Formats: sequence, structure tokens, C-alpha cells
Amino acid sequence: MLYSIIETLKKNQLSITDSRKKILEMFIRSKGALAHADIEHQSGTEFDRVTIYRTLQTFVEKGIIHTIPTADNSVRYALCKDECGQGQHHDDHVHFICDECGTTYCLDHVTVPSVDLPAGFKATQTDLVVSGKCMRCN
Amino acid sequence: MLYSIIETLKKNQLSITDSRKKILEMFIRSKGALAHADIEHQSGTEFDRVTIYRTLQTFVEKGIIHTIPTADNSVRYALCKDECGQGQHHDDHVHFICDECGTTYCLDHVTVPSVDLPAGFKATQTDLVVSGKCMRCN
DNA sequence: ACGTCATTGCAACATTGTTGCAAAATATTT
DNA sequence: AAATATTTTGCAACAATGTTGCAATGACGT
Ligand SMILES: [Mn+2]
Ligand SMILES: [Mn+2]
Ligand SMILES: [Zn+2]
Ligand SMILES: [Zn+2]
Repeated sequence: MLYSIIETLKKNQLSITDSRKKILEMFIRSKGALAHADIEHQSGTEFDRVTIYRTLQTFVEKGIIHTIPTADNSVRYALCKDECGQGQHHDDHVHFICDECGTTYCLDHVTVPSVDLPAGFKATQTDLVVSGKCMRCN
Repeated sequence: MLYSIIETLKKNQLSITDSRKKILEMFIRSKGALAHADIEHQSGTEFDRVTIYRTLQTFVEKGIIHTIPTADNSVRYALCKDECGQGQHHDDHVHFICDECGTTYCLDHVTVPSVDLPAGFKATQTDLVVSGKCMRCN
């Protein structure tokens, strides 16, 4: 495993706590994105619901994970690439949600194309979400 | 106004009720997309919350309105073009959300570009949402 | 080992969304 | 136009999701 949990937390000036270690580990192990409910189920009664909310929030702020917009408007999170940092996300990749198994993929190698907006509109962020059948469900 | 409320409801085999007329009218008058909460506020105590949920659901099913995925995962709705019908949405346009005023625009003339997915992935729907500053806030 | 500061768990609350069912409104038939 | 059949609505009750304040706990530097 090339990803060091402790290193990542230290790098972001976060104190090393059980919840942060465990939750970050879940993301590393997970093939797809995770929702708050996934983490709650996987961790049982180990952590309070509120702690999970706050941990996710902290990770997003620090650029450790990013949120993924979905068509059904449920919030999901996935690990960021190394280039992301405090308040500086660079996740300009396409996301794919499988209608069959529900898995959410970060397609890191598919970049979001730029779009021509009407005059007067200025873009700061572009999200592209594709849904359909994933390679395992096809 | 070229859009007939009664016509639209009849065309979709929906009975003409106060809530449906009023809610559809709100969409026609609105420049941007509407959230459930917007409708609830604008209509005061006229309709029950549940009625609004059910009306929106019905409109989506009939292809009268469509949902818009947002980065902050709040559900918004906007009128569909004429080509949409029962279970047949054709809203392949880009959506824009202004970070300043919060307005959500349907950019009907900006079509979503097709993306090349990795082998094994099959797309059925593609959503592209841009956020930034709109023409009024620039 | 100690003091300081950050994090956690708990309780309480707010918002959002869903379901069953009786009452009311709409559509259809006579 | 009235009676009947069908749909829609409002209410209540509930579930899921998310937020905040605060005291207790845990992590960290010295
Ligand atoms: Mn991603
Ligand atoms: Mn639209
Ligand atoms: Zn799948
Ligand atoms: Zn604006």
C-alpha cells in the first residue's frame, strides 16, 4: 500500500485519532465512493453519527476527499489525488455511477471537457457525472 | 405566454387541480430552477408539504419538469422542453448554478459533450453542471 | 507526567422526504 | 344536473439526514 494514513493526517496538521484513521482506511480500501451511511454501517456503533459527519467535513476541507454530485442527490465521497490540498481541489475528472450496483467510480483518467458558456457566464467549477452500467455489471 | 397550463396538464392525462395549476405556473414564471423549499415558501400555507412533493414527483414522471443535479446536493427542478414526455426525458443541456445569487439556469443551447469512457462502461445519462458567476452577478 | 488545546459523544433540534388512510375534490356516467 | 366512480389532498406518524452547544475525553508539545 502506497498510501500512508498517518502521513496523510500529519501532512494536513490533523491529530491522529481512531475515527480519522478508521474512516480514512475505509476510503483507501474501498473500490468506489462512500456515502455517510456506508461508513456508519461499516463501523457499527464504534463512532457517533456526528463524529462521522465532522470527520468527513474536515477531510473535504483539507483536500483529502472530495464530494461527488449525483443525479439522485445523495452525497458521496472519494479520495482525492495528491495534488489536492487545503481548500484547493483539482478533481477535474469524470464520475460514473452504476445504475445496477450503485457503485460510484472516479474516472481519474477521463478529464472533464471545457464548455462554451453564453456571454456573461463565468465558470469556476465543472462537474460531469455519467450514469449507466459499469464494467462489472455489463 | 405560449405555455398553456391547462393544455399541458390535459396532454399528460392529469386532472386539473389547484396545486398542479399553481405549481406549474410558478415554474413558468420563474427565471431559474425551483427547489421544493422555494415552492413551499411562495405558496405559503396554501398546500401541504406532502402535496408539493407528490406534485413534483408526478411532473417529473410525466416529463413536464426535470431534476438538476447540484454540487451541494440540493434537489432543484426546471421545466422540460416540449420533446420530453412520459418517462422520456431529453434534457441533454448544461446547467449553470451561480455561486453568488444561487440561481440555477438551464443552458438550453449548450449541449453536453459526449465523453469517452473506459472499456466496459456504458453510459445511459450524462449530467454536466457548471458553477460560477452568472451574467447578472458579473 | 502535566497542562493545553482539539476532538468526541450525547442530547436536542431542524430539515427533508416517505407512507397509510380518511376526507375532499375532480372526472365520468346516468 | 345529480349521482357515482376515481383521483387527489391533508393530516398524522414516521424515517432519514444533517446541525449545534456543551461537557467529557483524548491527543500533543513541553
Ligand atoms: Mn472523484
Ligand atoms: Mn434543465
Ligand atoms: Zn455496477
Ligand atoms: Zn447570479
